[in-house]
Amino acid sequence: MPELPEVESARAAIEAGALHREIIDVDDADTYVCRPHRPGEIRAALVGRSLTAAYRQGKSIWCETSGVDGSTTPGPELAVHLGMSGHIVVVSPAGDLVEGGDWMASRRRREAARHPKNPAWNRVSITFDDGGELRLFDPRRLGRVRLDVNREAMGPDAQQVTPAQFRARVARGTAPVKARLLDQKSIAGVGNLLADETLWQARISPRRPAGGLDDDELARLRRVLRAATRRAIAKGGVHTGEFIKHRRRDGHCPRCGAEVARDTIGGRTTYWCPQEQQ
DNA sequence: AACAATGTTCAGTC
DNA sequence: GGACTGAACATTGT
Repeated sequence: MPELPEVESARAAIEAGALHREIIDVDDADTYVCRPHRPGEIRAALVGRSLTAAYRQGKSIWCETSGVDGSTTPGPELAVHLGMSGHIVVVSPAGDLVEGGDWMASRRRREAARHPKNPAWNRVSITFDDGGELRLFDPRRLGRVRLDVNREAMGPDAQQVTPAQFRARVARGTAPVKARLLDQKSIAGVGNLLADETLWQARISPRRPAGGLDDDELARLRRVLRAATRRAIAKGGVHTGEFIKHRRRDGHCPRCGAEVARDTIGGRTTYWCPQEQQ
């Protein structure tokens, strides 16, 4: 999926192009993406309202909605998750497309001729009164759109987490530190690539038990995580990471040249430099 | 054809 | 009950 940086660009796209326009239709017919809602339920809840703000915590996006007909009582929140392959498409009234959260943007551009966008991959569409649209475009269909999601269990955003929170939530237990970073209940927003990039930059082995990190390593990990996240947002995605660009079978560490190691950690394919990451 | 994929969640096992 | 692991989910690309 899109990880925190891609999700932030999706949120920004919604904020820039989809707020304060009346919703006149919603296609919520995909019962898997819109689960547990019944077809028409999201539509009924949103028609006549507008989106008034777009927020993000970790990889989750939610929009506040207005009252109907000038009522000051707000409507339900519209929650969007991009899943493994989703991104946001905002269609302006003139028909221009603005996209956010597209982790394969560069690759798709390169292969656009061979892989045209399949309209069937527009899993949910919201139509505004000016003719514009907000869509969840998602080939692999693991994205989700639903109303009023409870965010209690989600950890603090990886960009906002304080040193005290980081220590309390990340530096505990015997699971590998990479698994802990991927756990959205511990901190929210880190995905498989950002985790590898961060651990490489911090020179910490993904296999280290999370609870075994010392104060020094913890401070380094948090600082590097926030910097890598900020950099990825600025550069257009986690795939721009220094280590990620070399992350593949038979790849080599861009710092020391050692062959990168590969294994499954925390349930995900993990690459690291066995020479430098202890 | 078999496997991996930038994610979440559920069913098991200690 | 908590912590942790692995499989399942839907679909595409290699």
